[in-house]
Amino acid sequence: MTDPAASNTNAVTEPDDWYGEPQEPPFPDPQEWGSEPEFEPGAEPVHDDTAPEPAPVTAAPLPPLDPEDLREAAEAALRRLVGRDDAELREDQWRAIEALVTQRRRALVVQRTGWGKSAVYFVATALLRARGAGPTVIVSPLLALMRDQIAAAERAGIRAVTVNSANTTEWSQVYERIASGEVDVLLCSPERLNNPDFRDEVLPRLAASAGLVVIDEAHCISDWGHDFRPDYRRIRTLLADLPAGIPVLATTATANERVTTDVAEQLGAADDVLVLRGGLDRPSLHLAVVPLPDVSSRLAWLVENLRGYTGSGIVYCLTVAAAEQTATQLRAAGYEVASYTGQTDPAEREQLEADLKENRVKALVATSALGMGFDKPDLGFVIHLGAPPSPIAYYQQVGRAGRAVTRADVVLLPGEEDKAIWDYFGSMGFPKQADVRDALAQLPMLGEGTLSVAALEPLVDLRRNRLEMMLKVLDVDGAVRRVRGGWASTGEEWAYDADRYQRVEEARLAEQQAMLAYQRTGECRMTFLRRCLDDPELTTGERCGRCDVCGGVTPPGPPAGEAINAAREGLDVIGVEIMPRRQWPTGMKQIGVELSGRIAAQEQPETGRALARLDGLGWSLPLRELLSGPDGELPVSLRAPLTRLLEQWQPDVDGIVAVDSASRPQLLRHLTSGVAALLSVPVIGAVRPEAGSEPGRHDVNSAQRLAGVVRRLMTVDGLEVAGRRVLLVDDSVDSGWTVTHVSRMLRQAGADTVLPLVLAQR
DNA sequence: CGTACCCGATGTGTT
Repeated sequence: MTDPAASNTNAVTEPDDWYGEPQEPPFPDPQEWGSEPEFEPGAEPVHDDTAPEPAPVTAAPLPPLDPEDLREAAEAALRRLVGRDDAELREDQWRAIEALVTQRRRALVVQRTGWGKSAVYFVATALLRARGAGPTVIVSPLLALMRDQIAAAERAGIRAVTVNSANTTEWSQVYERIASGEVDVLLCSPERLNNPDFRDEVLPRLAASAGLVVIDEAHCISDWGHDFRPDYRRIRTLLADLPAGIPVLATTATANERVTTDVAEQLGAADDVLVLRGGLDRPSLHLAVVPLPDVSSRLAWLVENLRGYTGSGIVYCLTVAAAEQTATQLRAAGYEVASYTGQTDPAEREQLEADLKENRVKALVATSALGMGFDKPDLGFVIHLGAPPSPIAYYQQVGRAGRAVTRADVVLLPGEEDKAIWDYFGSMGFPKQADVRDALAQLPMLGEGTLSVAALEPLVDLRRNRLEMMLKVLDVDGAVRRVRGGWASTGEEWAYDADRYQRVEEARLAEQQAMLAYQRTGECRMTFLRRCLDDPELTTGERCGRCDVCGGVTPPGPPAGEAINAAREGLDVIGVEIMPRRQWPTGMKQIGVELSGRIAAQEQPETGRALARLDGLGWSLPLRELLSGPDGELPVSLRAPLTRLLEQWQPDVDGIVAVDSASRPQLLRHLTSGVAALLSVPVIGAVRPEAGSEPGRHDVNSAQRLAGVVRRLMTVDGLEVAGRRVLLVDDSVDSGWTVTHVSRMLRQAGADTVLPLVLAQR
């Protein structure tokens, strides 16, 4: 038996090396592997290159194996895979492969990135395929990961394919190749498992013949499976329906007990899952926490200190707006940085990742969008402006640093608004029982028709994304079913799983508390994190000797007052353009409003202005306070920026119309008269909601919002707007339908132009 | 105030 320590030193530790350009084709055709003597213990090697492709088989027993011979074969496969003669399997890699290939077991491998998790399933695939097993099915969370895996497999001579939304034109060809047995690996998303065609026509055959099923990045089951991507909970059914004896491997880099429990639940047979976990210490990481009083101080700190950190790194923010504004500020201070969020288009994301890898930028300022699949071995630092909601999320992000360098700095600058943001995200989680009942009532029964999401949307009080999420949750629960052309109800009684929701919620809150405790801890920070992650190699009383608590690093303290002022000025950006809506929502007729198609140009407002967005770093904070507090006059602090906005903008108007507010009449009156004075134009009047009408909801979709607006604001009668250029004043815009609808009425009443002005854009 | 995949409806531009 090889000494594990020795095998570790020999083992290649970074993915780039695993799949680095091979000198010669490292992976022969699987037929060839199958003919290697190791696979036929005691028998003469049968070498027959002309043998036909092994047809996919059901989970029939494969020929028996001698463990020693199998190990030889595995090592050989690894060497071909990595293209190096000296590569050796780590002990745990071998244990996992053996468990999969000979014992046909279910295994969970929790090991850091670069450890060689994919080598486990590629080598296992090679061995299984060589013995006539069907293809390996890999469930992967990201299209980008699938692309990378296919490229890696290709370099290694493994025939990997995918079926996803990015390659629709290739599907039929891919299906044919699977059927003819010439595919070694099929990659797909968990959502694909429920695509009607795939589920009904491809999956059953595939499941029956699969040689191995892999759940890559299995922590997604826990991270996303409960709400965001409920299809992750479908893996359980997939696995339960597999014929006995098909091995299953789940892999991830970060998992604590909660995650392993969730994964084990999906894997089934919880007792029998082989769990192989590596330690989490990363001797290069120097952890520190720097508490600072406000956004300006944190930005100033970053501006002052970023250049002091070696190499290139990542600055994580909690929101898209924060990432964008931080990047803007850093650029203004002379740094080469760019923002990277879920809103960044995929091609640009790819480019930015390359820029960071090549150190062409000092940092990417990112949301959690920069994560899985990104690997830069020499990432020099990770700085957080705002803490992620759990130690596991934090460790995942900081763990991207210092993989192949001796030192990397990790600094957390917590924000006072962090918890509010965590809670907001948390609150998005589960559908409300009443919303679910409403949606179910609208759906036709299975077999009696379908309703597309677009058609259902106007009929229910949910935004598009929430509606889609809810339908997917219900689908996994069995209450609705995705069919070709949309959705239908199964008629099955749907039970609100309050227990599960509560368990998840409690775990979420507990992890929030742990993240707050990390910030105050007097314990070694690495030890604290490792304990939160249930690190098997952690010994009691361990101290890393590198973090700020251990005294191994002293992070820079509060920035100079001048720098803080500069940052504050940088954040003092006012004026957001409000672009007019061009088109009415679809489906308005179904809810009794005769508006459809394009909005006539002569009824649209001009491009308007908001003082600021509500989700940013600068003015959004006082605006948020204003709009969530009691009614009152416009605070003094907001009058100066409003004055400046009007000076900059100089709207060409000769009268003001206010949208009267039921909830903030005083604010609206004060704001309107103030603006009138500043512009020296008269107040024409106000558009009033009908007496007794409900205030508008903010949590429903576009169609519902417009319907609500139309029902409430019935008339502009009595307003002398004919031939006038009107400034339309409201406290905030969200969907934009109020402004759009009132503008239409004003224009129909003869107004020449309508320019919206609001305090906040939500 | 974030994270993704997928698919159908509608819009835009090209053949």
